[in-house]
Amino acid sequence: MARGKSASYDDQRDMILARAAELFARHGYPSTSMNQVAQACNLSKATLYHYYRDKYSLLVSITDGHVSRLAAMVEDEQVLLLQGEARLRYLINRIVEEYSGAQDAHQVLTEDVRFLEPADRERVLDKERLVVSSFAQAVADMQSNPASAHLAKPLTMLLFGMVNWMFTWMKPDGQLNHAAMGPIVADLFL
Amino acid sequence: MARGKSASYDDQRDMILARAAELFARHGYPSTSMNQVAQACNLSKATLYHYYRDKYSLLVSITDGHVSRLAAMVEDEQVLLLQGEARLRYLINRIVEEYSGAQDAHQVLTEDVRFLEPADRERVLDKERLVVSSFAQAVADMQSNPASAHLAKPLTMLLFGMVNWMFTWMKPDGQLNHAAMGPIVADLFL
DNA sequence: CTATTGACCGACCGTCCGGTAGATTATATT
DNA sequence: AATATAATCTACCGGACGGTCGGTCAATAG
Repeated sequence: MARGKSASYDDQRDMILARAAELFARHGYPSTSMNQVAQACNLSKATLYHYYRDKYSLLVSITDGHVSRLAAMVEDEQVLLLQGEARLRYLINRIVEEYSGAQDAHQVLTEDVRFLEPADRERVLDKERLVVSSFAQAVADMQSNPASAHLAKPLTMLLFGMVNWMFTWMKPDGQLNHAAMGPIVADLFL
Repeated sequence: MARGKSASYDDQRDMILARAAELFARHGYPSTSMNQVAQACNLSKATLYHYYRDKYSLLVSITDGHVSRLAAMVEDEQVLLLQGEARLRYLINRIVEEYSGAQDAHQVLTEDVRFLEPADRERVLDKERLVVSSFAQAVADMQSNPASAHLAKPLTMLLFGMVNWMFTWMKPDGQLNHAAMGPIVADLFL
């Protein structure tokens, strides 16, 4: 005796999330207004609130969604099959590829995670730590000299520095695309 | 027949700038209120406005001051005397050292520069480009193989990625201090 | 055919923000 | 000592923000 959710309901939510991520990335979460998000979606603010409870839930969905995709990536079966240098190179290529398709979400993750409430923030950071430790393990396996084993973690963080910083300076339309950067990063690091 | 500025005037301004940088770094420029800044300085908001015209001028002073110190560093006479690897190593050590003493200002520079008005932003970014090109020159001088000369710029950006990302993960009280990281970064890069 | 609910909207509310007005006290210079 | 001005404060303002209210319209299940 009633009406079900529209078939386009999930599409609308995805569309809103993508527009919100773009605005959050450009202006930052706190200084993006819900009026701006609604306008970017060609919806009234009240309708926007029909799809998402509040502004905060947009931030949670963007960050958690992105970091979950990264976590799923490092636990991919293909990664587990590889060893040594091949594994590290594969991981680097995969994460660079993942970033290139989600630059907005990635910037929101790195810059706006501090606006999450503690419980949400810890959940997101735990998934992030899972990703980092997966890389750190691959780096540690490369250290032939046991004397430099304690350097695995800092070196991994330097690696993440190179990769995370890429979206800062790479133009999407530049001659240097993300796919080409993966091997360059790997060559420098190894 | 009147009264000049207090001797502590400049000290007060410096103190306010340091507290503001700390708050901007922690919460972001837009979501730091002038009430918070005033409270952190143990001043009333009106007194805060006695020392700085408006909130925006705090952002300009923090970013411009920091990037100007970096620009002065790369133009230091000592840098110009060195050549090749020694020069690059010296530059890396100097910039890591500079960052470690101005972590708040550095984070504000990288994350809140987008809130500067175009004219101010360009002036700041021009100084930043001066620093980057100084590093890029040192990197290019290291490329013995002319076939890989075109890699100098991307490699320089990867180097900045490692260094700029450091303040994200290094604890000020950790066993790994900034001074120790300079050579590690240089060793990895060379 | 009708009851129910999803999709959508304009107008509005309470709160907090950046910034100011106006007054008071302290002090350097004549 | 007189006085101009620095230094400081409390109280306040207009406006933007996140979010809600009350309601319209049409799709659909019974």
